[in-house]
Amino acid sequence: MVKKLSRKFYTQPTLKVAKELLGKYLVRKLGSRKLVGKIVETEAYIGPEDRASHSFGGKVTERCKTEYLEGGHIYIYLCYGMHWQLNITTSLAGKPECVLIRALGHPLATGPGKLCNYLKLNKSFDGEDLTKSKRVWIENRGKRTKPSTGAKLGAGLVPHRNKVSGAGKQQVVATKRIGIDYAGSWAKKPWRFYLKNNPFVSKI
DNA sequence: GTACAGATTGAG
DNA sequence: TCAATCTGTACT
Repeated sequence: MVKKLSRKFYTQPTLKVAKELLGKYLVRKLGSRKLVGKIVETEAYIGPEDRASHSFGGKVTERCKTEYLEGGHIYIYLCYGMHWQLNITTSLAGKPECVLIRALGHPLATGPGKLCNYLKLNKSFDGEDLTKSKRVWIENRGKRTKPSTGAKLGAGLVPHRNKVSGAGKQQVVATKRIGIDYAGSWAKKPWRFYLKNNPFVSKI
């Protein structure tokens, strides 16, 4: 069953969305072609309190202002002057929370920068509404990972130890985020999620 | 205005 | 291990 994800999905708590996006399909329409890739790796960035987030402390800059949009919008920005990073906003309007899409199940989309290059995503998609857009959206193709009933998210997880949850075919692993060692204790939060044993997940 | 670091990547 | 090179922040 193919079903486009609705506003209701995106406005759920960020950690939940980050986890449930795994196994969903990102669809990008390029002219008459349609590129589709399964999401296999994500990271959550939670608002004013997350030191690794651009909106840490409630800052609103020209770059990160779209992060404050209601769940279901695209927040895309340039990193290191050359790589675009695709984020999906979550939660309610005014709350700077989002999920970074780090990898798709495609050899040319195995990293946040490569993914955007492959799907031809750039600044023109900043603020795009995934529930209304005709050129990019996310689908549930009936093979979704089973919602976790075991490990609790957030504060309940112990840093430095990977937790595997989800009894479905595809297991979800939670571990610490990548490339944000400067963020102190926030760098250790197990807010990176990926599908266990998936070959397209970055190996770190 | 200048200096520097960053949610990265591919080449050497 | 490094450089590519845009954006935001902390200085002068």
